[in-house]
Amino acid sequence: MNYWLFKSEPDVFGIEHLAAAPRQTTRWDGIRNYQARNNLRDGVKKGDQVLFYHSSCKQVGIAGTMEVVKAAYPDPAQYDPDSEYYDPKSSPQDPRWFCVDVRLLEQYPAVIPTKLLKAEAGTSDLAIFRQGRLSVAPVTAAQWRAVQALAGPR
DNA sequence: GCCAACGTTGGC
DNA sequence: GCCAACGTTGGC
Repeated sequence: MNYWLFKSEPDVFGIEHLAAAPRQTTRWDGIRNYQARNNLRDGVKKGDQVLFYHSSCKQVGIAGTMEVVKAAYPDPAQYDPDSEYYDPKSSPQDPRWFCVDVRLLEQYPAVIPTKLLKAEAGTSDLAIFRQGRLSVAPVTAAQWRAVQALAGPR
C-alpha cells in the first residue's frame, strides 16, 4: 500500500464536498500536469491512502484523508468539448489524462496548516514543498505517520 | 491581488 | 533540441 497527497482548491472542491457526496466518494479528475498524471496513472493503486490538501484558500494545509477505491482510468472530461478540462488532442484510442475514484476516510478536526507542516521535522520534506505544482505527490510511510500525529488525538 | 516559481509552448 | 516568452499556480 502506498501513500499520496492530492491537492484541490476547497472553493472548487474541498473536503466538505467529499463528505457530502454520495457514499462520500468522488471521481478525482481534472489532473492536467504530466508528472502528476504519471504518478496517478502508474503509481496510484486501489487501496492506497491519500492526504487531502487544501490549496489557494484561507486555511492552506491538510484537511483529512481518503482511500483510493478505483485505480486510474481515462478522465472522461478530456473528451467533453463543454468541459474546462477538454483536450482536443486526446482520443479514446490514446487517452492522455487519467482520474481515480476516492472515498473519504477522515476529515480532521482542524486543517493542519502548511506553516506547521514545514516547521515539523517529520513533514517538512513533503514532496509538495519542493515541487509546488505537483498536484499528485508521493508521501512516505514516515511522513504519513507524522501527519497523523499532527492531526492530534481523536 | 501581487508576485515568484515553474511548467508549457513555439520559433528557430 | 534549445531557450525565451508566456501562462498558471499557489503562498502570502
